[in-house]
Amino acid sequence: MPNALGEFEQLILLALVRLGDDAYGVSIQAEIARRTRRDVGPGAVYKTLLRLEEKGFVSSWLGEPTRRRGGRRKKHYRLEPAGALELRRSLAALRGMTRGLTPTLELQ
Amino acid sequence: MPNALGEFEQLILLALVRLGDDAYGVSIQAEIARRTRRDVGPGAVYKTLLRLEEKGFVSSWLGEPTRRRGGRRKKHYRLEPAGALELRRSLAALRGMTRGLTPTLELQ
DNA sequence: CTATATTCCCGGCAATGTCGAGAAAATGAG
DNA sequence: CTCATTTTCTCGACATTGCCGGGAATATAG
Repeated sequence: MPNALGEFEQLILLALVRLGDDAYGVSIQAEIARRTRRDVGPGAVYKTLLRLEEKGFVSSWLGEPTRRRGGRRKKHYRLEPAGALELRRSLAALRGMTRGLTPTLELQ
Repeated sequence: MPNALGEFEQLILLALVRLGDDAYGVSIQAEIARRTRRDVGPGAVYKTLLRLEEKGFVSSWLGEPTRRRGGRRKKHYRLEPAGALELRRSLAALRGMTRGLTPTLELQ
């Protein structure tokens, strides 16, 4: 009975929307940290991406090596239609609960 | 290291804001079910309220018996300042992640 | 080849989410 | 008063999600 998306899962999926083709572990972690002022460990990000992928909400592919100093190849992530649907549902639910509240609370 | 509010916890706290003095187990459950179209069991609601109370985000008091047919006395819940703060933080984070996205995704 | 930088994987525990069975009041009927 | 019925709440148990820390993999520079 997997009913709804968790909060961190929401953030991850939103990061995918924002980052488009540039979405990979590190950039996702940075985007969330920057925009939510919450420090996120890499492990949390990868683990969550893995679970989202198992559910078919997200897909991934390996990028080519870049010219930067070091590093393993990037694993890029993309939001799948099923994931987009879940995300919309989840946000709609929150919107329903915040609609009409004071500006500080309402998700405007 | 309790970092953030879970998703269901958010919904509960928002229900408290909406319902004011009328907030008790059953009305909270109904409000969430109605506004999010997600069916929620009573157990989930009470359990979450209990945990929120332990963290000091919520307080409760027993109501007087009413004139309705049957029923145990209602346990009313109120959002405490600490809870309001957490809720605002949590929603601000989401707002930061959705800002500027398409209307379907943005929490407007 | 070695050093270093960048990225990713994963085990394991903590916190949250959910369900189901059932106990506790409260009132009305007989 | 006693019993049946209604409404509300409690609690145990387990599934899912969240998170950290340690470390492995892979790339380039020197």
